[in-house]
Amino acid sequence: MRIGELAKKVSMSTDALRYYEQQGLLSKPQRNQSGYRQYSDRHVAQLNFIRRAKDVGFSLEEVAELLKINFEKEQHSCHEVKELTLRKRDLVAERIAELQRFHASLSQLAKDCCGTSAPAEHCSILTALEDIDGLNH
Amino acid sequence: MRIGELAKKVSMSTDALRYYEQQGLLSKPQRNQSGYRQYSDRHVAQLNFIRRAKDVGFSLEEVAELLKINFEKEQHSCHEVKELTLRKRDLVAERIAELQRFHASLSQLAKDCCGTSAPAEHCSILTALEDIDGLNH
DNA sequence: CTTGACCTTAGTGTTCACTCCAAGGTTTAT
DNA sequence: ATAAACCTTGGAGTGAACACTAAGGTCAAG
Repeated sequence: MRIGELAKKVSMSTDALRYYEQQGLLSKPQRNQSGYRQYSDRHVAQLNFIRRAKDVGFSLEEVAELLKINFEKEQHSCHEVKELTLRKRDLVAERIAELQRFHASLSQLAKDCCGTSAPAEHCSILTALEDIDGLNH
Repeated sequence: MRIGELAKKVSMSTDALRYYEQQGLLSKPQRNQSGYRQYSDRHVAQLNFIRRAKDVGFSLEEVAELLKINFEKEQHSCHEVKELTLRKRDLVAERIAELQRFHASLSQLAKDCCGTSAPAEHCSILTALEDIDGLNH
């Protein structure tokens, strides 16, 4: 199948597929005599792997690492794959914690603000951002 | 005071200060006869506002909006400021929810994996990423 | 035989928040 | 007098994940 059909089948853009190939994520397909890429079901499977890995939060670089391991399974251990997964999970957890701090601060700011149509002259949010001790730090 | 001293005082890089000026976040300071920027305490206050707004999760573009409102307080309402804050809070909440889905998926993958030094031939993580029904969707 | 859908490469643009660099001019200390 | 430390501008680079464009080649249908 050609790139357009594959793109439709996996719901990705042709640009994305060529990009994945260029980044070493999607193996290079054969070409027909006029240079068009010819894909097989193997590529569909690869792209599904990529999508699933992305869906659980791995970056393309990390997906590439996973694909490499998957390709040479016998040379890698379960431990290695699990470590990668746990490391990623911890990074995600850190980012969540940071965003939760943002969320709490924003909630507090909003809670203290009257939110009326009165001019913002003494708006508690602006005051908090201006003052040294407006926030909890 | 010159840019280096200001940078030290607010713990930011001189590059960042020039960048903020260029982005319209930090008001343009006076220049001495040789073109050096001359800052005052007003700029220190402005930078503290910027840092606090960043610390609660606002992007530089949003900080610029807040600074503008703060500069022309009488022309804006508390409502407007609160709306901005709430909208940002909701965006942060959405991102948190997404990351929590990542976290849950990664935890599940790791939990199902033996994690031993055995070859990854039948690693449950790789299998889950390969198989159509490996994940919950 | 021509239209339109498809394909090719190479290259640029997008967002964010800076950082780094080059190539000069200025100030301060010794 | 000179070296070190500071300042200036403009522009390029970072990473993620593509999107978009230009300028052309190819293929199937009417």
